[in-house]
Amino acid sequence: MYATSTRKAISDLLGTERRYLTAGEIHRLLKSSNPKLALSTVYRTLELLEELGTVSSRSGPNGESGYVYCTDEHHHHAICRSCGHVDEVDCDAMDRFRNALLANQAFVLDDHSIEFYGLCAACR
Amino acid sequence: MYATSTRKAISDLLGTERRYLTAGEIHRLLKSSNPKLALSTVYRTLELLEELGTVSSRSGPNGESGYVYCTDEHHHHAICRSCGHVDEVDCDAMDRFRNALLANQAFVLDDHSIEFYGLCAACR
DNA sequence: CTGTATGCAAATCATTTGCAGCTTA
DNA sequence: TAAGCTGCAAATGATTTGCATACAG
Repeated sequence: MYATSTRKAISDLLGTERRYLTAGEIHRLLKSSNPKLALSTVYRTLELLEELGTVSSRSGPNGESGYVYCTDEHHHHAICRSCGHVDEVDCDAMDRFRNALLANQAFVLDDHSIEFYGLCAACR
Repeated sequence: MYATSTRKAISDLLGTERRYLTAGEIHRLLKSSNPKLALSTVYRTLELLEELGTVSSRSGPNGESGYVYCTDEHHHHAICRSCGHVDEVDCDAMDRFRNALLANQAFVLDDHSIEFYGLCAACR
């Protein structure tokens, strides 16, 4: 695994932006500094970063996937509707929810994924 | 808007299955009874049902979208990891969660989407 | 009849892959 | 140098669209 300048650039961009970017957006944003950058390299790098646990992805409604910088631990994302900023949210509150769900409808909860939409502190 | 037999068949299938199906799966499942059914018709019908509020969709990790029968009200889905059965879950517990989130990190929550993975009563 | 829905085939669009040349350690 | 990247171009696979025909009301 080589720490090439291309990989650094993609990794740095995601670390700075902290919001969901598509492969195409990343490609566009980096083209000025690296005109030869291939879209396929962006995809391959994103796949790698996801395996390394520094990026998580979600597939959007328009058929495009979004990629965001994140930690490797289990957490949820709180996404600002205005600027797209992604906060990580821990899941202390889920235990109570899990118990209620089991009591109410006998559904054993062993995993969950959540996305919140709203306004972050900066955009309020 | 015509209530054609094709539309009834797709609608009935989703109402019976109550789990996420892809357009391709629906097409395959209905081909025996309607050999001429076109995949494009399945897509067009799913789009229509989604507008009518009787179907909701989510885009999966493999680039395929899944479609499931559901009500028009705001709710969450609890998906059985074993059989794929989709239960609807109300969101009473979200208010507490919303307040905790605001207190902890000044994030104003005004929408959310959740998916739970686990085992439903039948599969336990 | 008249407007709508459907099948078929071709077009799109995101993502993936093969391969030869280039780069990193 | 040797293994691992990258760019380029072509392949893939899901979804969409144009259009002529078939069907519902």
